[in-house]
Amino acid sequence: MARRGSYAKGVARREEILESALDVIGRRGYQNASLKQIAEVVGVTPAALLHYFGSKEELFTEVLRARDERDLMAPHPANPSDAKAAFVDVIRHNTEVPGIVELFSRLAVDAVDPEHPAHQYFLDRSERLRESIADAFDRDDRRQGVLDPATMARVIQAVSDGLQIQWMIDPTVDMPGIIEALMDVLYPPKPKD
Amino acid sequence: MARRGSYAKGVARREEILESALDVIGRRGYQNASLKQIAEVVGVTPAALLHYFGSKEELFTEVLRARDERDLMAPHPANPSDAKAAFVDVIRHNTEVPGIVELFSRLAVDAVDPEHPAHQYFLDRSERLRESIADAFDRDDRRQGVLDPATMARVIQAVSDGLQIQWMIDPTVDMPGIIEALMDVLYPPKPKD
DNA sequence: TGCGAAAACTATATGCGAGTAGGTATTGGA
DNA sequence: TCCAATACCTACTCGCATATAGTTTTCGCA
Repeated sequence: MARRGSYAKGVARREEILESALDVIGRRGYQNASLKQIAEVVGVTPAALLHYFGSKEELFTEVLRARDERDLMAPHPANPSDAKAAFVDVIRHNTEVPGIVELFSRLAVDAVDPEHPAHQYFLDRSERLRESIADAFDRDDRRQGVLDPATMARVIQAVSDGLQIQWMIDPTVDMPGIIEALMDVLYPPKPKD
Repeated sequence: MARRGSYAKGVARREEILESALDVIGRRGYQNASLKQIAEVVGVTPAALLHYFGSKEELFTEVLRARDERDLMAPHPANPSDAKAAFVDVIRHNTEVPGIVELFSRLAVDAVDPEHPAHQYFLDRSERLRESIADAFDRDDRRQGVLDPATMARVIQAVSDGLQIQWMIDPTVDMPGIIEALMDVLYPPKPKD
């Protein structure tokens, strides 16, 4: 019963592992990101990683989760009509962190298995994201979108995920440009009232 | 120089392997679809699979390729304005073959690595598909879409891929419905001339 | 018709991967 | 200062893809 928390060293190490994992994925690709590779960068044995995270899958899930939490701190789209621009900016930002994009896409398909530790994570995150999209575009007092908010959110989310895969295979794909073009159609700029 | 082709038994076996591979993925999931599992279904050793296909990755790439070829035989969208309905039908059909959808998505992210045997396959297939989409909607004499054909094709392709992932994680997602709604916006029905 | 080379395999081995079990060393609250 | 929990490491296991070296089967051709 005498449960004690992590020691100072432990929380630091844990953080270090999360960073190194992302780092290794970024430079060697997900395929080559074995526990051994990551452990080497950190300077420990693979067993150490398993000590903090129960499995490789859980480790990677945590990497994504940690990223999400940091992004939540980021400046939120205060003004409603900036939602479009803000979203395009997120996509543009993803362009600069291929490691996370690869991890995200990879884990998303792995998480198809309901037993996968990231399964619930993706369900939750997906719902939150869509709510947030729907809200942002709904709240705008000016004009309604062409689709109902729920469908709109689904489409935007799907096209984002899909474009990321396209882009990883062919980096010349202009993610932000396409997203912006689509949004301009689905949610036309303010009418010249 | 005395190059001889495959024997009759060989081509049959090859076909059998392709089918069994898809079958195993369908019932056990991609993760558990090891060479051993597939080989057992076929009634041979894993080495036999490697004899026909150089590697596991190539085998799965061939499964997809074989599927594509069969689909090419399918009734082509003769009338141009039926393109929309035809495409929605394809999506609806995918709903009934989760194995292929999973294989496709999984391989797509693996193929991010330029060394992956499916890398070129996805580049080519993607281009062909987009050309075909752009063509179909361009050829229609009636009305133009709201986006230029190239962007339009990208969006449709991306939303299809993205929706498949969403759907695999959460099977309640209505793929055909969303695709149709989006298409109605991007490419409105004929004007009432 | 039957020879022989190529195809179609099997048996076996290698090496790498995640994960387990059980230990030892270190930390830090009472 | 003590000592239990934490933070590891070593030494495994087991399944995987794949390489190698055979052995058996097929079938074009003389």
